[in-house]
Amino acid sequence: MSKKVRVRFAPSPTGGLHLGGVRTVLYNYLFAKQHKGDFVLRIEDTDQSRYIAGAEEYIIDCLKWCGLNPDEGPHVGGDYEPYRQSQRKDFYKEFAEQLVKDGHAYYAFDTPEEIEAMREKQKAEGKHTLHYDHSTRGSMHNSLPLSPKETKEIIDAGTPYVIRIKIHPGEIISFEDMIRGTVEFNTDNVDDKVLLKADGMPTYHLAVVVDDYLMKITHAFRGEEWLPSAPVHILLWKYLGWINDMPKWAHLPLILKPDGNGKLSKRDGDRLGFPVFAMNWTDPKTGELIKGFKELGFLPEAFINLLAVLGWNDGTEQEIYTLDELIEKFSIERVHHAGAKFDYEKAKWFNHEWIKKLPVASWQLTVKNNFINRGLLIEDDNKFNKVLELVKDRCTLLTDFYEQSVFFFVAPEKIDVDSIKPKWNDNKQMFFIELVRAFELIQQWQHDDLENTFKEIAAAHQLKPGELMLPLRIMLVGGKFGPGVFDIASVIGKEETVKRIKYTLGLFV
RNA sequence: GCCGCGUUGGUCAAGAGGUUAAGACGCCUCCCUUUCACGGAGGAAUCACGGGUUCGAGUCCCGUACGUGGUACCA
Repeated sequence: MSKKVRVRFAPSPTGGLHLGGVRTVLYNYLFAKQHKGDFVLRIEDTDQSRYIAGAEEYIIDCLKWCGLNPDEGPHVGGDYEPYRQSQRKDFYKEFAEQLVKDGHAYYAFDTPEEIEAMREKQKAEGKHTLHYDHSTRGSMHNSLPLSPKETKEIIDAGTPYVIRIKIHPGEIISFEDMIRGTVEFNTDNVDDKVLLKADGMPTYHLAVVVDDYLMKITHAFRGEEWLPSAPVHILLWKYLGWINDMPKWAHLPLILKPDGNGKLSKRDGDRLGFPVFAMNWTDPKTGELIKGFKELGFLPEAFINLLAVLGWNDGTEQEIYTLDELIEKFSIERVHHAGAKFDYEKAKWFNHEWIKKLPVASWQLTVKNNFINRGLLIEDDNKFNKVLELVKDRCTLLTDFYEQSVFFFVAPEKIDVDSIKPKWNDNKQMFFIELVRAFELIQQWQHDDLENTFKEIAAAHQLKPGELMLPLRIMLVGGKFGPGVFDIASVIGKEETVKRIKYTLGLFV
């Protein structure tokens, strides 16, 4: 009987939830759900200097919007509380002390200045590694050469200290990554990482191991930027005596900038005009607002979909997936090894596909609120839905609906008369005057009747409907866009149609 | 610098020794459409380089180049 699958997303609440972060959540979530396991949210807030108010709530809101809700977490509780590392301080200290006792870690009393001096010295000697490691720890200020009694005296005297892991050189640490296969590291290149900071808080390295163990995590998926510190974590699992319970690892490829090179950052979004965060994030310190996919008009279904296939595919030609399909088909082994450049054009294509795929009712409210925010109140839901249905083919973002359909509710402010003037003549003028008269008499204000009336009068004036259609369109919508003219006329109604034609006609005299 | 990871069209990518090297986005052309889209049909465009192994290599091995990540009392 294998253990129940348990995965975790462990963000540091420092503000904003990045695309890559959401993808990590998604892969965790898909894997957990596929295996009928648990998805836990753990807040890695061990760096007090980076505390950002509201960041934790923001992350939870983002997950909620995406529909990737954790089974356990600080907001919902669970069997392994607490889920904030700042509240689990005592656990870490206990295990760090244990490691010291077992000879796998030691106290270090060096000040930052002393460490900096050591690095400078190494640099001056032309050494390549600027590490606190087996080659340098002998000359540093730590408990290694001291007796337990001496050490205790220093600590009791109030000397600030950290606890460092003691890495033995010359060992090969290897492990199986679910995506990359066997990965090897030589401990010659790994330094004596700090496990417990001077303020008593653990570093990520200690905390992640302790919590993954205590929370019975079976599979740990994280960004590729963690790969180099994997040997430290593995050693910790070993030294703590838990190696048989170590989760299986998977290091996810990074999401890169679309142009140039490097990891995608929030700055790139500003620079290139696309969102990087899931939802709007306002930095409480600077007041700076970073735009989110949600507010820019993305559907969560599309956001999830595009993230899922950025670095993963099921080997078929399918590209559009519902969350349930993803849960069924996702496989961590098929995740690409290389980083992927983010392509905003394709992201928008996904959104467009989802707008067309989903029933209007599922996003109608979002668009409605969007209209309200722009000062357009919607009273007639029936008409509103009809309009959305009519224009959805030409909207890639939810925010596009406004421009594509305001004219259904308010007469256009500007009429593009320049597009009709050059070919305007008295005959056309006469045609429209008569059209207005005929429209006013129509009993059944319906698409087909309007079109027939239009064509009959055109024929009577020996005009081709084609040369009349564009002027009519411009009179109704203001420009050269929008759905079929008679669809528009039938929705806005007789009174409004007649009014708009008359208005434009008035511009010619 | 050192260590790790990676490298198929502009982008996302399929491909697990023998294929005309899929597909999608974007771009271009045409059709449909009496606007713009949607839809449909085409098109241009790719295995980083050099050595091996093999009858045969995008696929396996080794180098090189390039990219990327790490190298903190940040995660």
